[in-house]
Amino acid sequence: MSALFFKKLREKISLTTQEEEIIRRYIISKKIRKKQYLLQAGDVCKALAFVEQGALRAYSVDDKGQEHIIRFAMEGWTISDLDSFMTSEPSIYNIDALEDTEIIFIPKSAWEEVKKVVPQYELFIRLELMAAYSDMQKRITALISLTPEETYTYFVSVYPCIVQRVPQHMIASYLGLTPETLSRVRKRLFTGK
Amino acid sequence: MSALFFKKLREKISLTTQEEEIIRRYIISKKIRKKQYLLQAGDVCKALAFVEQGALRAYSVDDKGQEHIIRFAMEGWTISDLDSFMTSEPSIYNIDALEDTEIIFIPKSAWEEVKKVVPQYELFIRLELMAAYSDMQKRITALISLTPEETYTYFVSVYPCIVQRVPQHMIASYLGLTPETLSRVRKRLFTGK
DNA sequence: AAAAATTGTTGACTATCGTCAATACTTTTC
DNA sequence: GAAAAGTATTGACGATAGTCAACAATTTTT
Repeated sequence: MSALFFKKLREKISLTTQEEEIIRRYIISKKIRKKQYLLQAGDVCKALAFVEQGALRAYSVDDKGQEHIIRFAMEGWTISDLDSFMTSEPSIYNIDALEDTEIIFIPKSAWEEVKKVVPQYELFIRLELMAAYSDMQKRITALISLTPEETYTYFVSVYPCIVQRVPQHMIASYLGLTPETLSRVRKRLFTGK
Repeated sequence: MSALFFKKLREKISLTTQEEEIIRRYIISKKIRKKQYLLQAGDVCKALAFVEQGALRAYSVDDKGQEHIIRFAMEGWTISDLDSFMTSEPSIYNIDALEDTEIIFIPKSAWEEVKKVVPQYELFIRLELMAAYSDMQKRITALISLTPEETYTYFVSVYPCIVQRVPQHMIASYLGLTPETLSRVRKRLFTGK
């Protein structure tokens, strides 16, 4: 149910069995079927969703109705719209499931309670955020400085698991390329130019 | 000296005068002349630098010696390489001053001491991180979904202060464009295509 | 099992961005 | 104050990514 979440918690902060039990009380688990929304543009994001099992994507839709994938999230990752989460303004992003998925979260409304008992929870979130921030910075570096070939090669080397589980045109979207261009990039990479 | 830093602190968390005094003891202030490095590729990043006055940029250098600007930081912003900061591995980024600059920081080694007295300091960092994360997510959205015209227009609307203080070719680098292309983009925007 | 939707590839063509080079102008440095 | 460095613009040209369209293969739906 929430084994992976606690594994990750224990990796980053030390927890007594008692503290763990208390956290367990506040946890909410949710199953999301493939193609169902976890968050829709217009909703307010009220939690940081930890992926216990499955895969999700966050994306925006532009004027022309085109989808642009901002982020994937697989087992052990966290996904949400922090902007909406912080401001309680409606989100401009959609999050939906790419596979049948199970997520875990502690509702924002329970954070204060949890932190009262486990002050380290704040540290945990900060550490997760720092790691996510670093990853995103690397992605920006790739986007502004690499060729499509290099960007894709980098992506494959860092996220081989995603390449295997997600349709190619979604990876193209994530990399800021058209599906056709990514198809040609791959051809060039595999046939050796 | 550190007025802006405390103003920002007080905006996000409540502080007694006593707590403020204690934090003041751990603060280090540093002046960096224009063109001087705050961090060089190869160094380990040991602090989150808060910009009290001035302007900095973080950038990477690719195989061809080309610079790519990852991030600007003006008054009230924080800049660092979180990857290196967390792992204590040598950084791959450079940070240098675009103007004579004054920064404030609490060395990583003093964090535990500070948090002992002001537990809220952890919350402060988390809030700053969330905001920075949101901004970066918007930037990625722009990079993968907008045309150069739109990306630049967005940049000008969000960071008018940067446009006025930073050379145009650096903004081009930040947006993933060549200086020539940005020059033409601007021409098209102002002369109406 | 058939129909529909999704996915990935390829070709022809076009629009756009990067490269190289020349120039003008401004700011910094000595 | 002269020389050097840094900055922005423009033109010509070539490379490359996007667009539109057709098609095959696979998966999902009914």
